[in-house]
Amino acid sequence: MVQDSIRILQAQGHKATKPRKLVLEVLEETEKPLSPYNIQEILRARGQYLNHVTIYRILDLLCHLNLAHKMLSSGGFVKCSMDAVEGCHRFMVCQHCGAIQEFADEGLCQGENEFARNLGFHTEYHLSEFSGLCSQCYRK
Amino acid sequence: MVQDSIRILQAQGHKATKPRKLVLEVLEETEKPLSPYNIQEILRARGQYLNHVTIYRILDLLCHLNLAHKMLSSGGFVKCSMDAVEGCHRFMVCQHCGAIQEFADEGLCQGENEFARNLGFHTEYHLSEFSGLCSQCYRK
DNA sequence: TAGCTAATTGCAATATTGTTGCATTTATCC
DNA sequence: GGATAAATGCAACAATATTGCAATTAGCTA
Repeated sequence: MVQDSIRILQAQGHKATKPRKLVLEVLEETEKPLSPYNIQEILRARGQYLNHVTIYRILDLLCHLNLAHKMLSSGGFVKCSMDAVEGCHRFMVCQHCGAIQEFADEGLCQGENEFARNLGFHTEYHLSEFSGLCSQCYRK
Repeated sequence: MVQDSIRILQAQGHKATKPRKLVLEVLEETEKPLSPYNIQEILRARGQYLNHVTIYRILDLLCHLNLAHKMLSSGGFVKCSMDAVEGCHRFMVCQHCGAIQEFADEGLCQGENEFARNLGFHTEYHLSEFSGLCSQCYRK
């Protein structure tokens, strides 16, 4: 919910501005990775205007607060689901419909971190992206 | 080895040109993610000149042939090590020295793919990046 | 080894994406 | 409602990426 994000925003001393609400709404509704200019266009189509600089700054903030996430493969932004394992982000991206799905699994994370540790690597955070077909697109 | 990559290149019907050798050499020597313009600069410092368009195209080709890989976090390119598990790339990036290390583990891949499958996702390929400290930098 | 040809590169122009400093506006506190 | 710090918009610019076309080159053949 946009309201949840706004509340977190305010709890950290940030203002609940109209541009921030607009960006959060777009991210929430779309559920696909969006570039800053994508977001600008979507809003423009709705008769809303935000300067691209503003959008960049809002996305920076949201990522900092872990309310949004920058996808590695596409560079687009998505709204975070709230249940991620600390220091680990895992996404599935459907090549067909473009939908993304975030998921978290403590076991997978531990397995991977342990593997790295055995190679002498001290893991700070960890990103993982699957590309393929979601259940709906696979059936077709 | 650059020679190995060149051989693969030719086996697929591509020419072993001077620009391609130069880019491969830089990637091999540097062992850190490099942007196209990074590569251009390094070459320039050696008195070699390549147009940036050429470098973009060479990197495209190398990635297609799985001889190079575009890092997710930085967008920079690295030379692939040859032992990656099919459809799965896994890297460790040291936050301190910037070095990257590719590694492969059949077991990890299977675990992750199975996890995705249980969620109804049909995985085509899979990318994973660890960020942290390599063994040498961690000791300090 | 020279000549041929398709592949590759360089160039110029342009498009897209991202950043900075500063004036103006706005959310929040009183 | 007014004060004030935060946030936004604007303009200018920097960096990164793409396209079409002319010039060059690697690798083949004679």
